Amino acid sequence: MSTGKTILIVDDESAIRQMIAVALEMAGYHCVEASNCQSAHATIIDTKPDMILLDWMLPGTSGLEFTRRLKRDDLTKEIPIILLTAKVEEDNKIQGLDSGADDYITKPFSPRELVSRLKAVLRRTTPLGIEGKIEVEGLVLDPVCYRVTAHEVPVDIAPTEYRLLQFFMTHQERAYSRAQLLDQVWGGNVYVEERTVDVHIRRLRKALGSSHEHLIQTVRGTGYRFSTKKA
Amino acid sequence: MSTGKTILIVDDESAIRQMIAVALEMAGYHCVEASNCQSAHATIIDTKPDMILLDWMLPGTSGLEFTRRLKRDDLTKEIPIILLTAKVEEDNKIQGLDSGADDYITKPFSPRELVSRLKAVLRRTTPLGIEGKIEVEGLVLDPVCYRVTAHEVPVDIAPTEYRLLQFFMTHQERAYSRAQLLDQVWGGNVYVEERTVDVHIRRLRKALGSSHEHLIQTVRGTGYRFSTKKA
DNA sequence: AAGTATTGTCATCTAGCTGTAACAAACTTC
DNA sequence: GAAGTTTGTTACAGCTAGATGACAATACTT
Repeated sequence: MSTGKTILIVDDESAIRQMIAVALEMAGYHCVEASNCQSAHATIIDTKPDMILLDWMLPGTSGLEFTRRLKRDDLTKEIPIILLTAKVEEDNKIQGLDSGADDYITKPFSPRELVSRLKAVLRRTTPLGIEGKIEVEGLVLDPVCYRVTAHEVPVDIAPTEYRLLQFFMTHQERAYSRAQLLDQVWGGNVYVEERTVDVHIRRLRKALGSSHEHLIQTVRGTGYRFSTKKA
Repeated sequence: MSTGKTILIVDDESAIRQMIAVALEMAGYHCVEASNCQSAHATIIDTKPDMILLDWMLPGTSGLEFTRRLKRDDLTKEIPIILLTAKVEEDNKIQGLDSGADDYITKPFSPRELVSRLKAVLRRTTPLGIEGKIEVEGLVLDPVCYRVTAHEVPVDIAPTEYRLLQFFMTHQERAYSRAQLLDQVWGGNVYVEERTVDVHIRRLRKALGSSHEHLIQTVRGTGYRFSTKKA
């Protein structure tokens, strides 16, 4: 089984890293390791892990300090962090959560507990559909049941078109270039032709049908826009 | 007599756990025990108890803290919690209920009182399908006699498919990923291939037959959904 | 203890989604 | 209005995700 998620383990004792890595890999996670904050930071930039397990006591920069730094940087602030701490004092727990960590686990811990905590945090931080419904002129996008309806009638829509529409509906009245759409909807590091966007715009319009296709507007020389005002 | 309900007792004194367990088992409940929050959390993920009896004073994480954490996580927030506290101060009671606990009992308490409080909380908190029948388009799931009928005709269904259907019928109109279904239906810490979900979806659809299989919908790229609206 | 039902996994098959290219149409510019 | 851009539209080949059937291992019955 594979979850497709990458977990970064930061601990100076390689034995502990190993132990954790084995447990996580059994649960289907992919692991990368680092023994100090510098290499951890490099790894984070490189591999963009979905979660960081961070030892509280590290040589050099402390885990607390490192957490703060990660939560300050836009590029890394979204990555959930679980602190691993040997200390039991309340102070540390509170400090740890204050610094922006998403959870903490007190050593010693069992592999199963680690995995279940980790799952819980991932569930909390990577919700399937975050917000509630969005509605525009009878067109409803419901991220919770992952569905689009036009005047109550379900719209048959493919995943990419769904994501495109979701992006548009959450960013209305604003023109986006093809490159921007590719970044936002397809994700940064994929190489796709810019003209591919046109095709998906076409498919989206077709799916919306005559009742709503006017919402997807062409901005000549620039890109596309979602707008309720007529072009 | 058996109620089929599982109660988790969390207390660091094994004598108290025993005492409570005996009382509850006499009343037909099944008990599991834990002496600290870590093992409690693991047990919760594993066995999905119907109720948690939680000692306020625990070594390590406090009951208050633990309650908050459980109520923050989607997977566990539905489980009712009764706090057991030796303290009589109003402050704690209020804090305890604030944190999300459903009731509290002050030590010392009599077994009778415990059981009746517990029943009361269960009655309050389980109208969500666990008790009564659920009916959708002639498809009836009756949790009491553990049976599914389609237009009065009994449906031959295996345990896993039953649980899957029960989960779907109590969580309609919402898309779930395979991982979420595994967590919710199979229970945590069970290492099963995600594809296995597909197979059970298949079996469930087959069992429901052409009259109702349309209720189980595939959400491509995401997972599955139970919905009365047509795809 | 034999027989039956259930469950998880795998290999294979299928349907549907995606990206690209190629051409048509619309718009700009000179 | 002709040439040059930009966008719309369609077709299609490759690919991915889901469906399906078979099977071995396990759990349950009788």
